[in-house]
Amino acid sequence: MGRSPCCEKAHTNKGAWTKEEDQRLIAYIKAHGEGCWRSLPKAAGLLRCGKSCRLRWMNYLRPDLKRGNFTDDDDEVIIKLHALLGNKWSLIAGQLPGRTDNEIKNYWNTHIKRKLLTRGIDPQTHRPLSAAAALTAGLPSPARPPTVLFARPAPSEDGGHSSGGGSADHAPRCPDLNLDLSVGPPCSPPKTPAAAASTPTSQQQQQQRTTTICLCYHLGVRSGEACSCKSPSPAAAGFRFLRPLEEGQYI
DNA sequence: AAGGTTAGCAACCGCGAATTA
DNA sequence: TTAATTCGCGGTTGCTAACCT
Repeated sequence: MGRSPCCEKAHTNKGAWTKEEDQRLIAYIKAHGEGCWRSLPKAAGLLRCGKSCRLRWMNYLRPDLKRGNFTDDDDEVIIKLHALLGNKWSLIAGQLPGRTDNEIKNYWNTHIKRKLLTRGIDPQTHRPLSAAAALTAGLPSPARPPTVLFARPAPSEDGGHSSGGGSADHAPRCPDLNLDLSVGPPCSPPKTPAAAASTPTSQQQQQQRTTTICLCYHLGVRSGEACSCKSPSPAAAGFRFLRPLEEGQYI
């Protein structure tokens, strides 16, 4: 099936947004709310394509965005989530209120990658760099043998993204790792259509009521992605259930 | 001071997923 | 059921300010 272009490229502006364009977009969304990005530019009097408007709003104009530097705690959360999820920037951003996926992606590429490399850790696999790799990267060998922080199967090892990686039959590479990444109170329950459509059985409801949720399910990870859960039902056996955080508890 | 290089960030592009008709 | 449409994501590019020589 073909794809129509997202917009009439001949009649759209490109490049940096002007203040006037920003104001128009903000005013329109304040008046009408988000959504229907395709028709928004015309309705708002903008010579931009809908994708561009959405991106500008999501990454720059949203009032709830937190501008400014990342803290060391933010860094560690990002590293942990990246170890678990890989390059799922939108999922990672979902755990950092006020941060956008684009911002985190940029921050990862410009800061955290380097930070991990200086620790002697491969930013993609979260495993120690070999001495040779460290040398070719132009980095000094670590003073002490690097510790594996958050190991995820390397793509070359499992043939790509996750098919069962992290399941019970894979012994943990770092047994001391306590990755409690449960989603805290600020986040709402799963809202993906698939999740919403899967009406839980009474047994499932009871299981969810009692104590446990699957982080990956909660984050909206579909089966076959980062989550090792193979079952179509989030409450079915095989999920890694994590205890929800206490009130006020934070990752 | 001028030119070159690097780092950081905003924005674009292409694709797949989800939704709609 | 299927094709068309829209949305959202991740990778990449390009601009610019800061830094270096």
